[in-house]
Amino acid sequence: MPQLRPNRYRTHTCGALRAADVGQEIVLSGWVDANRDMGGVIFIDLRDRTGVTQLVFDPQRSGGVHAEAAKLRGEWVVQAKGKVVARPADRRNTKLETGDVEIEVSELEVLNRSKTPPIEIRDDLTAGDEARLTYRYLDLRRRPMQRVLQTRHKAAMAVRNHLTGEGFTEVETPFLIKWTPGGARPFLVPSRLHPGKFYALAESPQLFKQLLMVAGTDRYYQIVRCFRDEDLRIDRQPEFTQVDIEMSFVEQDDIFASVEGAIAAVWKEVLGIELKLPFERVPFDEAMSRWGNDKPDRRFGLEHVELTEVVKKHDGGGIKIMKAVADSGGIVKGLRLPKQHEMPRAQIDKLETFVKGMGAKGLAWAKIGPDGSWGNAPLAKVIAEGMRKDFNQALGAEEGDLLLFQFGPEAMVHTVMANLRLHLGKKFGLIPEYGSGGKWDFFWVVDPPLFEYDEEHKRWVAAHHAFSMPHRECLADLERGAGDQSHASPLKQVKCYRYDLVLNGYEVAGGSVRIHRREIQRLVFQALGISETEEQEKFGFLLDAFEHGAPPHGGIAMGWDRLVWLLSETESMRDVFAFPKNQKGVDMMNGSPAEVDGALLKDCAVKVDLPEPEKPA
RNA sequence: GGGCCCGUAGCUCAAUUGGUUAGAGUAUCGGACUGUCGAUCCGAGGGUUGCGGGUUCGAGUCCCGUCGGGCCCGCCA
Repeated sequence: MPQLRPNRYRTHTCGALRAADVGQEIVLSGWVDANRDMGGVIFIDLRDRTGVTQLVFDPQRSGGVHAEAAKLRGEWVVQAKGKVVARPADRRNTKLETGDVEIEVSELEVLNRSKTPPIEIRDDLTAGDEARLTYRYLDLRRRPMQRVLQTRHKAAMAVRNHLTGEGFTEVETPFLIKWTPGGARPFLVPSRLHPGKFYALAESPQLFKQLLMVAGTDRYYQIVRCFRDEDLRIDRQPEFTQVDIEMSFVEQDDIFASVEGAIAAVWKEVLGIELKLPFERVPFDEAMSRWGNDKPDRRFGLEHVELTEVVKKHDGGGIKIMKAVADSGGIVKGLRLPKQHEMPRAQIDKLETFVKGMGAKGLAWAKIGPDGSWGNAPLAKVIAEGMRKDFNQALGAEEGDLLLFQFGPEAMVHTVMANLRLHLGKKFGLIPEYGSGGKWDFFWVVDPPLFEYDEEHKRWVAAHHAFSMPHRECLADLERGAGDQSHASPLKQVKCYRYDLVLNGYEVAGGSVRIHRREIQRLVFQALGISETEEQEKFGFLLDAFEHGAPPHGGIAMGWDRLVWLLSETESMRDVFAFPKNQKGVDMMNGSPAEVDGALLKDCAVKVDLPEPEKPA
């Protein structure tokens, strides 16, 4: 912390004074952290965000202020004037940075009193989320929370400095924008000047940053708030921050280099850690195959094993449901839990409840006995010996291991198996519940498919958005597939220059090289079944802009809160927001969202039409 | 929309699995103590067990509903 400019309230912060300051007349202001009245001498710990300094009131020497000190209560705001004195050698407090000294107070002023706080202000957590969010200003008074705010600031400075050094310009873009279909659900803002019309709060500056490239800004970034009206998770807030980046005349590698540099700068600045660059790259298909996840946590094993081909080879191997799944385009996957991780039957049943909550029909398992037998597992009676042996071999099963299987539609199997793996990893302490465990596993997931099949509507849709550049060698497939909406369409194998940066199982950045040429864009729209009129309606101004000399460009957005969260190793991402909302999107401190004055609604020509409450049965 | 878990003193939790007057730590208040530092010691106050209904001789405990909180699936490019 830089030196304070001394003023009437304080000459130093509460974390500043050292043995070298002994003899100085100083003034401190802060909150009463603790009051230890020994019957004669009184000690007051005075706290601010930088630390704690002990004030001493000796009845002999302090006279009148001694009586004042006895009246002080926790969290009162106090100003103390006095002399820095050295503590006796055997009375130093090595736990405090200021523990070599204390203040002999000559003047004491109560700047403000405080009610007894509903949550205790101390470093270790004593209150739950509900109380912490309701009294956020008190929770934030705790030093670990102040430290996180400072970490966040430091990290932002590192990014700003790094990107500025690489020739980036920070440009602000509108929050009140026109709604465009697709993507996340936006928050709506009614327009008073245009009754019946609405702005949408920007879900991200996506379109604007591409327009900045057309404008020739070349290297843009922005630390920007984004808004999405979707259901929340531990790592999602309705308003959150991105470090948004877009660059012209670049390829994927150039974008990676800029992001890697920015993140390395953050880790160096905040943690003093030198990350190994460049980050590893993992093809999307490999990530899905080995971990069932496009953002795998690679800090531990328990990898998935693909068994679909084995099942096909044995024509179901006596298990009818597996055969049905393999024959109808579904997949079969297995996972081996080594024998040192004991799993009694009751816990396997709990696992089954867990996976059923994610859409699984059940949980097939087998405990390996001597000679690779499957003991009394339900499947043991029906599985053909040949397939059992092949399963064992594919999974590397040894006596005492537990095999877990999942089969069905690909998306479900991947979701279930990926979450099962994480669950087991945490349960058996292979990774911590939260925090890095000392491992910072950054890597890029690259080359995902541009399209995915929508089973419900029996057609191909954009896997993320329609503007990611297909690989050059996939253009032929794109052209051939543009008119083919069948399940087997060549669109399936069209890969694109999209990429996610993953850290310890969380996506911390994602972006793509964009399509800047009209004819390729048209092909993609054709494949998606979007007509030219529709296209004009939805994306008109962007496409118009692209016809006025759009340079090759691409970009990325870093999920800033998530990154700072992982960097801080706090339990919940809410901990890195000064004022977060709870899981229902409610600000528990101020009660938003809330009803508004009817006159305000009227001004905007908005009528509230609530659905009828359901009648009790 | 769905699954799982939780709700007891200001805060964090317990209550022998349905059995007497619901306890502890901490915080708060009062008292004692002249070198503490998570001070210590003594004492006090603090509860509609979220709310409503049901089962039972008896419910914090079991059942149903409801409200609130958390984690996940769906959703979120």
